[in-house]
Amino acid sequence: MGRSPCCSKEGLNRGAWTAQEDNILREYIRTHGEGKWRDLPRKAGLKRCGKSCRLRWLNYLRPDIKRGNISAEEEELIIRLHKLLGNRWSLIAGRLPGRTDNEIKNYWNTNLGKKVQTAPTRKLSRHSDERNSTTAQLNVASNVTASSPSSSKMASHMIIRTKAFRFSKVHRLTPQPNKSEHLDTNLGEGQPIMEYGHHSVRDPMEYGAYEERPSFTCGEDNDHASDFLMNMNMGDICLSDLLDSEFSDICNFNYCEENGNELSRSPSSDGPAMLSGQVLLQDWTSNSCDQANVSAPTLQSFSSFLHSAGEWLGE
DNA sequence: AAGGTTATCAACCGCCGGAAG
DNA sequence: TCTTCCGGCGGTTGATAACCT
Repeated sequence: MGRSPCCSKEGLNRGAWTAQEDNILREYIRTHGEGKWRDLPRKAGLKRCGKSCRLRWLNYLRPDIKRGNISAEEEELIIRLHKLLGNRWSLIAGRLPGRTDNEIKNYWNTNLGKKVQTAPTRKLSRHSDERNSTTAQLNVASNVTASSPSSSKMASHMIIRTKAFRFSKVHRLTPQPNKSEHLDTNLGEGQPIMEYGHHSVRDPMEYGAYEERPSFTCGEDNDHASDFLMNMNMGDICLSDLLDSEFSDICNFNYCEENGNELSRSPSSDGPAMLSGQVLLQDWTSNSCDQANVSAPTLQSFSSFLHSAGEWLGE
């Protein structure tokens, strides 16, 4: 048998929280800490479901929460992140210090989604002067399934999903002796193979298939390459498409230094060009984003990355 | 001023992966 | 090994505020 149920919903309060309930919850968490949501209502004397308590705490009572007044910078980040990640509100929120997924989701639904749809060629920043209407195709990504045979821009053959995938497992790979070996040789036996872009991969709908592709080199250190994209959760935009695209033609940025170590080589060197972007993606996605420790420079570099990522998308 | 419409957002719902038992 | 539950997520709803006619 499993555990006992979290709570019976009978006799529980529903709807808006009162100030008194907020105080009780806040005080309880202050003394006992977060977690154990199932037992929390009973122990704290709240007539609420544990799930409701968790939601209330995470979205409104946490001390580091910022509310309202989303800045233009934050707005731009949200737009760019949404373009890359789709409706992965928790991931997006994780990159906006003090913001919650619920707030960002609401903000998107009430403001940005409309803006983006009604202004398909809207310039997102001072960097976006040369963006073209491809942006519009991506901006409505979350509810459309699109696949175009056109290939000059990667955005044109991106798979856009209606339903988000979750992908939380970390796959570590043993570095392959031959870096340039064709991907087929790394696929598991019995896996369906399909041509996808210029690589053969397992069903591209399985992000895991992509995660396990060990073909990316990383200067002297293949371990970094094999770790890429942990927890990426790329959903609405199929990352495998993103990375299978003509990235090397579009992207021309370097992200070589972190903690004094070279993590990647520039696209012009003899290794695969997409690595630098992947390492960076890994960096900011697998990082658990300690909200309190996100500095302005972090946001800046992240914003800068998003700009580059936007360029991949053919903006 | 009154009634209708639209916008906002807090809270709920249902699903999923992983852990507990 | 199987069943059940927890924690977390994204989607949706509903109350109410703001705006319009």
